[in-house]
This record gives sequence, C-alpha cells and structure tokens, in this order.
Amino acid sequence: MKKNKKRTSAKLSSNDLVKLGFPSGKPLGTALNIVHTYYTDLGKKHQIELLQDVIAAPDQYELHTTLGPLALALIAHKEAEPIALKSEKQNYAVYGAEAIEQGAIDQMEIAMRLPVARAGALMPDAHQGYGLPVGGVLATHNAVIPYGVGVDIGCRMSMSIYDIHSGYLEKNREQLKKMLTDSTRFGNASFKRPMDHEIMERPEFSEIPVVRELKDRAFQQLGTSGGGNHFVEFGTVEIHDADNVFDLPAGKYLALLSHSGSRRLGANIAGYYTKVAIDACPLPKEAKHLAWLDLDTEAGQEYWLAMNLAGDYASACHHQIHERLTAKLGEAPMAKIENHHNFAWKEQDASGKEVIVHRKGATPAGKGVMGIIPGTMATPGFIVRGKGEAAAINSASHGAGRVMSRTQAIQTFSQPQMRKYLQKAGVDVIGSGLDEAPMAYKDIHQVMASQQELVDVTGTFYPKIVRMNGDAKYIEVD
DNA sequence: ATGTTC
Repeated sequence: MKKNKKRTSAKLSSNDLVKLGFPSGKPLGTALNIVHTYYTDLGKKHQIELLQDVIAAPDQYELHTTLGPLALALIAHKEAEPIALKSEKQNYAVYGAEAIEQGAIDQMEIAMRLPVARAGALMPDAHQGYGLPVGGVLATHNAVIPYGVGVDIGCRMSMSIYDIHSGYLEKNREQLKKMLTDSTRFGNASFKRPMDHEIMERPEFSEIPVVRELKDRAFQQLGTSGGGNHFVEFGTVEIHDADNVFDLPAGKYLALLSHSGSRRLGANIAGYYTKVAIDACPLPKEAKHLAWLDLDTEAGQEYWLAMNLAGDYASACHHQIHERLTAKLGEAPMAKIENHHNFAWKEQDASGKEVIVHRKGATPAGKGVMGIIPGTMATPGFIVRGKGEAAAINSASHGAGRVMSRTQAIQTFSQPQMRKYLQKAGVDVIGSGLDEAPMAYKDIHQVMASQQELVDVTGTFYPKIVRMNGDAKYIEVD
C-alpha cells in the first residue's frame, strides 16, 4: 500500500513511450500496462532498454510470458493497412471563415475525406480540437466517430425563465450569489448527499461493462457542473417578440442559465470507445483521431447506447441544478429551454437518407428548433430558433469561440484588467480564472452576424451573477 | 472536457 515516492517518479509516462516509438492506441496502452504491472521494480533505465528490445524485434517476444501481448500488439499494428482517405478535396460550407483559425479548417478538410463522410459544415465559433474541430458538423453513413462527438458527451445549455421582473436581480444580488454558492458544485466538489434521479435506474448502467464501473461516481457527481467553460448564472432575459414557442409576452425576466455536461461518466465513455475505434479502424496518422465505429458492430451499438446515456445524464444534472435553485427562488419557471451541442443524432439528409450527424460544439438548428447560444460571462447570449439551413446541416455555433488558448489568456490578461471589464459589464463572478476572461473569446455579435442564415434570434440573455470553477474569492468584483 | 493517464 505504502509506495515509495522515488519509485513512482521513475514511472514511465505515455510521453516517454511515444518517444521510444510506441504507436498510440493498442501498442502504447499495452506497453504502459505491462511496464506498470510487472516492471516497476526494474528502474526507469532498464524498463526503457527492455521496451527498446521488444520494439526492435517484436517477433522474438511473441511467446514471452509478460511481454507477449505487447509484441502481438506491435505486430498487428505494423500489419494493419491504413484505410485510405478520399484524395480529392471535398466541399463543405463555412460560416464566418475570416475569423476561423487555419488549424480548424485543416482538420475539417481531413474529416471530409473520410470514406464514411457524407457532408460537413464549419460553424463561426470553430477552433481546433481533437479529430473533428470544435464547431465542426459532420454527417456520416452508418458510422459514429467518438471524437466527432467530443469528450464531454451531451454537454448542453439549459435555461429557466421566471415570471419575476428583472429588477428583482439588482435588489437581491447578495441573496442570489449565496444561492449559487450553496446550490451548485464545481471542480472536484460534489454534494454531500446527491439527490436521487431516475437516470440511475437505467439498464445501461448494469449492462455495459465500461459504464458499470462508472455508476458510483456518476451518482456522486449528479447535479454538479465540472470545470473549464462550464457555468451556472443568473441574468436577465429579454424576449423580443411574442412570436416564440413559449408563448411568453415580450418583456424582461429573471433567468437562470447553465452550461455543463456528463462529467466523468461521459469523459470516460469517450476515452474508452475512442480507443476501441482507433484499434478497429486504422487510419493515416493525420486522421487517426477520426476513427469511427461501424453502427452494425457490437462496439458501435454499445457506444451509441452509452453516448445516449451520457447525454441523458448531463440533462439530469441540469435538471437538478435548476431544481435546487428554483426551490431557493420559491417560484416555478414559466418557460424552460434546453439543447445539447456535443452529440451524434440519426437524421435524414436532403435526399431522405439516414445519416449520423455529429455536432461537436454546434447547436442543433433544424427549422423551428429552439436553442441557446451563450456569449461569455460578460457578454450576451441568445435564444435562437433554427432556420433549418441544409448547407449548415441544420446547425449553428455553440458560443462565441475562443480567440486564444487558456494558457495564452492567462499570460495575456491581468486580474485588474478582468475586474475592470466585469465591473463595466455589471457582472459578479464567483470562481473562474483568467483563462475564461471574456477578452479571450471572439465577439459574439460578430459570430451571430455570421450565422444569420442559420438562426433567428428570439431573445437576449444578459449574464449578471456568474459562477464558474475556481477559487471563489479570486475574482469577486463588488 | 477529465480525479489532467495517451
């Protein structure tokens, strides 16, 4: 049980193994597993020598008791013929191209050349991701790409609109801040006693082996928000006209908006099935992360079920977040709106053929479909109604999109600078850090202008009290 | 995004 610290630091990392030439996927995973199971007492230098011997002549280790599986994985990898990409460049629609980084465009071009790809589109908030760019939409035939869905499966937006005049917010800032602090959990924190939810009764939790192992943690994390760009916030929402699906009179209301996903459950499902896909689907290096699962295979069916479970779980988390805060407010919402933006759907293309539409950081925007496109912690978000634009595969952006990486934002901006920006916008922030500074994002108004063909704006949300992950006393502005 | 282990 008690491990000596020195020995842990001598552990080989996956990076070390990549440097030794182990291809990621099965060979890398097997090597890590074997070396950490059987050879931890050997010392780093000897571990490296041993692995170098295996990679130099795997056929000599095929029958080795502990290294045999690694040798076989290396041989299988060498023999696997990569699946060819289409050689011709494929066309797809790009919205707001002038503000999209080249890396995202390069990734989309590769995705379009997959033999299973049928159509694609790039949303105006697009930026580089793993495999498919964030803000990328890809329709495939009978195949699902785990990294086309993304790591945070079923990540979504949820809004409750209350029949409370927006003036309530200014008069009750302190109480609303306390409600957010008491009723939401970010980062590693979870509720002492999670509320029960029927999602935990789903058969997938006992029927799918990889999901079974995640059940306990999923229960602990019910109703939590995670980290990164996730938030729970109070703000005011302006309903522009009476022509909205909620039958709300035009006006200004108090609203609650949340953004989060499927926590560890979705992340681990994504990680596991990506590995399965990479093993089953050898692709050229530049397309490796776009490995797909055929929906006619057992693994493909299993991923589909697990993905849908993770999506419903993310929804359950939002429902509990809103349930807790609604109870504190003591007023039932008069309208609710929710949409996910990291998922794959079975839809029909223009010719009526079934396609699998991956939206990785893209909002469903079929004709009449309502959605929420958030800006940043200090800029407006929008309630939108889809126009059903076929060229965009019935999609729109899922936010403003970053103009700089988290690391870059932390190096570029200062605390006083961010404080000033938030003060000017009249926004209180609990938690967060400079990586989520509004200045690190594209101008949401420009992004909306780039997608006028894709959505109509029916309401505008102004964030006022925002909670994100991070040290709660770090960026409070009052 | 993620108990940061690809």
